Amino acid sequence: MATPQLTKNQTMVMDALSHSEGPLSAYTILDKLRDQGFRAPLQVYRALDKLLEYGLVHRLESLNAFVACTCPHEHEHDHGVTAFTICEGCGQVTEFHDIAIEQRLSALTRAQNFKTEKTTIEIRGHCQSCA
Amino acid sequence: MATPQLTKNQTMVMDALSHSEGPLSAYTILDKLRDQGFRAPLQVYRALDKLLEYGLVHRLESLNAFVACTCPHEHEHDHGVTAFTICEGCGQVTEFHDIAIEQRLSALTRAQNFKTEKTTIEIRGHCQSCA
DNA sequence: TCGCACACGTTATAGCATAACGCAATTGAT
DNA sequence: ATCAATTGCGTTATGCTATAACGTGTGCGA
Repeated sequence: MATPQLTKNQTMVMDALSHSEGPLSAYTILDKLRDQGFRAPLQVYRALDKLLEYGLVHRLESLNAFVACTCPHEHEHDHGVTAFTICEGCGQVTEFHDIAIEQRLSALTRAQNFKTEKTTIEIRGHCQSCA
Repeated sequence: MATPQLTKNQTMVMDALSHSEGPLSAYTILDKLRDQGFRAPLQVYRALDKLLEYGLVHRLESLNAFVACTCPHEHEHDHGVTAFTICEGCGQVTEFHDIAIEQRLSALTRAQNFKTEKTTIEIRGHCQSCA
């Protein structure tokens, strides 16, 4: 899917995530954007929904939080499964992709005739610095 | 970890999950157990915390819900990563384990010197019947 | 110009999870 | 036996996450 021009709200949410060191919850984003006119959670959630749809943002299910995608171009072609390591110490999130895992999961789901729509892989632990 | 004798509350929560067709949210469990004396969310969450610790229950991060483990004995030795397929149609959840994925993830995290504590793999989609 | 799609704004509400307090039962070392 | 520590329990209150429902405005093609 081609990424359309972002609206004003979408741009502000995207910028907040891009400039953040780590993942942000929707309400944290809201707080960051209050100065710029945001008043209600839905303004954030609606923007996030679109950014997720465009593949510019990922949702971290185990944190109820969101991060900017580190390689949005690759997603224009919607390649593959995205996985994350999440450090419990410093909060750092690293996105990665692995074709072997993707193929293995694909084989396993095909074996049970399961039609995959979205795959979540999140690894919680401690990064090198925080070990 | 050896599983200790469950307390009364833990047993009731475990039974609710075991007898359920699919995953249950904490508040759904609470509602099911009101007749048996449950009054507050914490009663459920505290029981769930222990059941998770004992490996008798899994948390589905993408649903904010819980399921009984389908193979609790294997977990007594704390083998491996648990993965799930989750059908958006009928709600059916299938737990599975795959050593190849586990090894691949292990290699990838070791490469970034990341110390894994918990791995979440959840595949949303449609099962054979609901495709 | 009419109708439609879409983004937006607001209020209210629903759903998920934990903080903080105190009490009761158990255990186990002295 | 007794005291201290641990663990589970019950309750109230609160906080965080997410969506429902309604209406407004704008752009654009039939």
